[in-house]
Amino acid sequence: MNYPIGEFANIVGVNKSTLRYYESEGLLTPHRNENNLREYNEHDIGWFQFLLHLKNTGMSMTELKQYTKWRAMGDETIPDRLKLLEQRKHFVEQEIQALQQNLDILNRKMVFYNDQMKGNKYDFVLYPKNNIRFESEES
Amino acid sequence: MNYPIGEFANIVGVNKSTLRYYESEGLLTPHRNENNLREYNEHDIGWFQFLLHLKNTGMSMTELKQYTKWRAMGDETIPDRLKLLEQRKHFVEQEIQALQQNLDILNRKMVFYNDQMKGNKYDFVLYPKNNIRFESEES
DNA sequence: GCTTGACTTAAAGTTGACTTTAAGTTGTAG
DNA sequence: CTACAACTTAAAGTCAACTTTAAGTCAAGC
Repeated sequence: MNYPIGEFANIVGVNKSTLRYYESEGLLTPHRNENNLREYNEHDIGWFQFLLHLKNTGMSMTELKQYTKWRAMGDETIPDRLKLLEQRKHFVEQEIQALQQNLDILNRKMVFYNDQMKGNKYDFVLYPKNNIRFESEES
Repeated sequence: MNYPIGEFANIVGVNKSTLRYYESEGLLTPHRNENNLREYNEHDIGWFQFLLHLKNTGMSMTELKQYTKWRAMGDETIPDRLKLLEQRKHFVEQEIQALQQNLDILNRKMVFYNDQMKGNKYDFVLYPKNNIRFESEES
């Protein structure tokens, strides 16, 4: 089954221009039909979706190109590819941890705001105004 | 305690140019001394570090500016700020989930490569070559 | 009193990852 | 046969978030 660029773009969820750009960078190599039009197949779909996963772990264009080159060179480059993947794994794990820490800060700030609003909303305050404050604004 | 720009930059871990840029965007408003030099204090440190946390959840300059404006407007904007924070929280949670899914794909690929290397490395293979394959390359 | 180094500003330049444009070709529908 | 949509290419433009540059001021050390 072959797909022209527009259909392929829909399937994988990216812009046609982006596909041409990626091809110009060597990440994709669709066949051409007798009129020089691109033809993508199931294999291209699989490969491209894997590329997108790599990209979504934060891999740069440069690393994606390197991976693609290694792939084209065959199985002897599997250790290289593995190393790059391990690196990425480590990177993503760090990133997740950092995000969660930043989320904690947001959560604390939200609790602070909620307390403050409660304090303003009711006539009977839960703790005396101008007394104990668990946090000063934005510190 | 007051800090000149270089010291402040070291404390919060960003470039002096970046601090000037942030100031030009209204995110920071340090005092000036008698020679028009910037002077940062503990309050600036707290605020800026909170800004960095927001930034590290993926907030754009535009949103940071909005938040800063609200803060300058006083407590009546707390509900607005809360809403923005909730939005961010949701966004970060989604992002973490997406990262973890991409990580899963990487892990599967790594298992695949490891199996393939085992198959090549030893004379006695663990499962017959050209027989069961759990995954075909990059699909 | 002059050099040095840290600061000041406004404006221009950089980076990565696209996106848009301009100019041309091709196959099909009316 | 001509208009039209969908493609082709190479090159220029865009965007956010800085970073660098150019030109100048200022206070301290020699």
